[in-house]
Amino acid sequence: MIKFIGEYNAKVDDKGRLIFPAAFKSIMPADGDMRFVIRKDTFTDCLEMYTYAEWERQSELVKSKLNIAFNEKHAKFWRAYMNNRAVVEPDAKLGRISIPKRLLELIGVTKEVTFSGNDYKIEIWAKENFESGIISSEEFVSIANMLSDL
Amino acid sequence: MIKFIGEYNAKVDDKGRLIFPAAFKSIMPADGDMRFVIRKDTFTDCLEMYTYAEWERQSELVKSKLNIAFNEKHAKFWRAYMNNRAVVEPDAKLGRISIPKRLLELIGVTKEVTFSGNDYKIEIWAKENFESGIISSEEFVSIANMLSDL
DNA sequence: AAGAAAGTGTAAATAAGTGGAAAATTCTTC
DNA sequence: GAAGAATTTTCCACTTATTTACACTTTCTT
Repeated sequence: MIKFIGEYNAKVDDKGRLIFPAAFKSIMPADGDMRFVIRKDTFTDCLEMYTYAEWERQSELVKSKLNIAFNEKHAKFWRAYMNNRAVVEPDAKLGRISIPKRLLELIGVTKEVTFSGNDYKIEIWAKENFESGIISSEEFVSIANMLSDL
Repeated sequence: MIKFIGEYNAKVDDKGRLIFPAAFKSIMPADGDMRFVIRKDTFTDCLEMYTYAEWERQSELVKSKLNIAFNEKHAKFWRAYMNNRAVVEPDAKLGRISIPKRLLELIGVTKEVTFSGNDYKIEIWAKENFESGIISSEEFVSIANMLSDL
């Protein structure tokens, strides 16, 4: 499975597009499916970006646990799960992706974004929010200690 | 199978028609069946829109869980499930669909609607009601936790 | 049968999205 | 550090989608 590592910045062009970093593009199979699914993160002001294949894997798993037709809670959950999503694909020549304005606004993007490779997904941040979104080293250590009990 | 992802708005024209979003149209097979089945959602004030093929699959699934012949409650449910339906097809030139007034009134549409791709179906909302139909992130997380126990 | 209402089709104007060239920058390699 | 390659940015042209407007047909009502 593809794993994305590293951080890259990009500027938003006059039509709201941004260049998908070449480093990420190069680890995608050259002839394969270049579609990605993007979603607003549940907790924080960033977007999650999955390969289409990875999204299908996840969404089928979620769907298999739900009874959408008969259970009202499940139906609502599914709606929220599918909310604020978009499919994007880098264009052939330049590798630009066009993310709906609405989603960029949700994470406060104006001029620049940070793509942050996060294993099987990529996170997209407004550049100015990226650093502040990372937890402090104190908090990091405290959570690490908590985890060591497991 | 076709999967619809993303949210798009459209305005209702003077005769109650609305343009089916190009993004959804483009993922339909070019020469294939362009009929859709529309139905009032069971729980909330929105319409569900299925490809004709998906509707057949879906309704067979529901029917298989019911005992229509011998269970009165099931028979009533089935009748209600089949109620408030319509078949629509985008017109050739512009891709507009004409949804019966009755159905638009049921979901409170006046000027604008939101098409919301929901994987195997599309939901149609009165634009002003769309956001309020989405559950809070707290509720989302609580259901997610519940599901992960399964 | 005439008029009104609803539905269907066409056209043009506007808005939005897509594609490509080339300049500027960054990164590599020598 | 300089030359070349690759990537990223800016800018503009073009195509497509959406909106608005209006004409025509059919159906229903009176």
